[in-house]
Amino acid sequence: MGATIKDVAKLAGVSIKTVSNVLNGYPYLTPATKAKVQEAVAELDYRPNIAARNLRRGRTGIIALALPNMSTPYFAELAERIVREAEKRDLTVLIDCTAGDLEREKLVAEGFRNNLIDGVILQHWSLSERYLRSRPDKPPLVLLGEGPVRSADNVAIDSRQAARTAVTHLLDLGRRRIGVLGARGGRRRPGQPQAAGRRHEGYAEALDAYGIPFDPALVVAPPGAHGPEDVATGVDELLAKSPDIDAIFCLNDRVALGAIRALITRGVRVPSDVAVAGIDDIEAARLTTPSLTTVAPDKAGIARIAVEMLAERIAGTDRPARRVTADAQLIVRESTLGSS
Amino acid sequence: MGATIKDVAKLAGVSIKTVSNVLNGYPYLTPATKAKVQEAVAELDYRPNIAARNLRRGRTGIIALALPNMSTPYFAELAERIVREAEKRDLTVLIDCTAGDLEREKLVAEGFRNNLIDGVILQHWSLSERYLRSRPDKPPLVLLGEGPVRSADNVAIDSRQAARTAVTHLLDLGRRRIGVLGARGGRRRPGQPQAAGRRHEGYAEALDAYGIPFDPALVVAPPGAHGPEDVATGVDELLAKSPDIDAIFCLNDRVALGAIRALITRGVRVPSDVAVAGIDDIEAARLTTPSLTTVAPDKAGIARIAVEMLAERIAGTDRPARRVTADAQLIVRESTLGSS
DNA sequence: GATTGCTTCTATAACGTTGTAGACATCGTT
DNA sequence: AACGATGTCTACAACGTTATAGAAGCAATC
Repeated sequence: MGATIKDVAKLAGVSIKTVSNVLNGYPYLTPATKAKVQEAVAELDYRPNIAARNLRRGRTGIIALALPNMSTPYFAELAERIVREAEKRDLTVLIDCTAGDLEREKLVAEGFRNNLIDGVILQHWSLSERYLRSRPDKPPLVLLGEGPVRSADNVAIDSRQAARTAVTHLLDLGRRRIGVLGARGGRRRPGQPQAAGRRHEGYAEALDAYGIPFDPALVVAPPGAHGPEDVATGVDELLAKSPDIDAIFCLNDRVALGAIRALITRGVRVPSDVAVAGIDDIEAARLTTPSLTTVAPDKAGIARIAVEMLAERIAGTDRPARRVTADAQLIVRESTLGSS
Repeated sequence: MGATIKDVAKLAGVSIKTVSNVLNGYPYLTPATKAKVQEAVAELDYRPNIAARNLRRGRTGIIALALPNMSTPYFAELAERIVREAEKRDLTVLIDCTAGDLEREKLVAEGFRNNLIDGVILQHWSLSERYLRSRPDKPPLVLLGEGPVRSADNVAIDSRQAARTAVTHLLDLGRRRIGVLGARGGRRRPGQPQAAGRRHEGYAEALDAYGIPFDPALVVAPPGAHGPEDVATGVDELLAKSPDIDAIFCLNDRVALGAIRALITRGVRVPSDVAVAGIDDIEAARLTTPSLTTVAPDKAGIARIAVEMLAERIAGTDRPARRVTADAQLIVRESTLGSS
C-alpha cells in the first residue's frame, strides 16, 4: 500500500540514495533532479517509513514523559506545556503513568523502551540518589521535581522557598496559628513526593523567622490519596487539635481547594476565620470562590528548560548534571485577602 | 553499547533465530536452550531494539492520542484513562495537541507519523464527514466526541440527551428562566466543538417538553477561549439581557465553574437566586463551594471502548464503522440543590 | 595531458529484528 | 527397514531507510 523510497526512485529514474538526499536536504543536487524527485514523491504520496528511519538513524525523535498521573491538574498543565515545547524541537512525547510507583519509575529511568525513545523526562517521586547513580542503562534523563538528586539533570522550583513565601504571606497578614495540610513531614516514605518534606521545612523556617514556635498540633497529613474526602478528614483533625487555628498552608492547590470547601461546609469562613494558601496555581484556583492564594511555579519555564536540557543530552553533551531552579511567584487571591 | 541479539546468540552458542524464538515464546524449545539463552540475556542485560522490531513487524504498539489540549481537565482526565487502558493492552500512547485546528486534525487523521503509530484516537472538533470519507491514508482511527460522523468508529456521550437531562433537572426544581452559556448555538464554526450545537438542541428540547418557549435573550456565547474572564463577561451579558434569570445551563463544567464564580462575585446567590449546572464532571466540580451539579460522562467507559475499538481495527477487522454512545449520569450537587 | 578539485550521482552495505524454508534428529507406525 | 510426523534448531533473506565509498563528468591547474 504505502509507497517506498524504491518506488519513488524508480518513478523518478534516479537511485534511492538520491531520493533520500532530496528528502534530507543534501546540498549537491541539480534543481532538475530535485524537481523530478519531488514530483514523484507527490505523485505517489510517498512518506518515509519512520520505523525504518529510526532503525537506521538510531534516533526516533520521541521522548517519554513519565508522570505519576495526568488527572492531577498540575501534572496535566505541565504535560501540555512540555508537549508544546517538545513540538518546537520536532520531538514527540509519549506518556507513561507511573503512579509514583518505584518500580515503574525505575523502569522508565532505565529507558525500558529500548531504542524507541531518545530520552526521558521524569516527574519522580520515589527514586533515590543512590539508585540514580547506579542506574543500569542510561538514556538521557531529566528529572522534574525535587529530591536529593545530583546524578541527573533536574528542574524544579525551590519548594522550601515557595512554602516559606506562602507562609510568610500568611504571617504578614497577622495570622499566627497556621496549620499545615499535606503529605507527611519528616522522613520521606516511598510513593510520596520528596518535595513534601521541603515544604514542611519552608513552613518551619517562616515561623522561625517570626519567632513563632513550631507546634505539632498544627501539622496534619491526610491519609490516602489526597482525595477530597481525605482532605476533609484532615481539616477535621486540624480543627479538633487546634480550634484557634487562623490559617492553613496546604502543600498543593488540590489539597487547598479541598480544604477550603471542607472549612466552608463546616461553617468556618475563609479567609476571615481561616486563611488558606497553596502551591501550584492550577487553573481551578482562579475559578473557585473564594479564589485561592497560591505560589505559582513557572510551568512554561520548567517545560522549556526540561526539554532544552534533554535535547542537549540527546545531542550528546557530557557536561555534569545540572540542577535548575525554576521561578515561583506568590499570587495573592481571595482565600487570604478577602473578596475584591 | 547496548547488546544486540547477535551478541546474545554468540554468548549462548545458538543462532540468532533461536534467541528470537525464546524471546517471542516460540513453543518448540528445549528447556536447556531456553535457559541458556535467558542466562545470556540476563548476563548482557540485553533488551530488544524496538526500532528494529517495529520495522520488521510493521507494528509499533504505539497509538496516537490527539486532543485539542491537555490543560482542560476533562481532556486530561480522559487522557489518563486512555493511557491506562492502552497499557492493559500493551499499547503506548503518544500525545498530540491539535488545538482544535483543522489542519492539524487532518494531519493526525492521515497518520502522518507513517509506520510509527498503529492507530489514532482523535478528539475531533473540526473534521467533516466529507473529509473523513475521502481521507487519503487510512490508519485505524477512533473518534471521540460528537459530529455528523459515520465514516469512522466513534465514541461519545449523547450530548443532546445530556443537556436535556441537565436542563430537565433545573426545570424539575421549578426554574423557568434558564440561560445557556457556552459556545455559539446554531451553525457550527471551525475550531468549535460539534457537541455544542447538540447541547443547545437538548436545551431547547427540554424547554419544549415543559411547554416553555425558547427565548434568545437567554442564550449567550462567551467570546474567545472560554477563559474565566470570557465567561464572566458572558454572565454579565446574560444578567443584563435577562435580569429575571433563575438558572444557567453551562455547556461544560469549566464554563460552569467560571459562571458560578462570576455570579457570586456579583452578589448573585447560587443556587438560591440562580442555579447552575454543567456537563463533564471534572474533579474541580467536587472541590468548589457550592459544588457543581453536572452530567458525568462515563470517562472510563469511553476510554475502554475507544481503545477496544482501535485495537480491533489494528488487528484488521473490516466491519463497518461503529458509533457507540457512552453513558452519562446526572450528579446533583449544591449548585442546584443548595448546601447539604 | 595528466592531475587535482568540485559537483552530482549511484551501488551497496549496514541498522537489529523476525519470517521462511529447510536441515537434522527422534519417535512411533507401517 | 522405510516412512511420515513431530520437535528442535539454523541459515538467510527480508523490512525501508541512511551512510560510506566511490564513479563519472567537468573545470581549472600544473
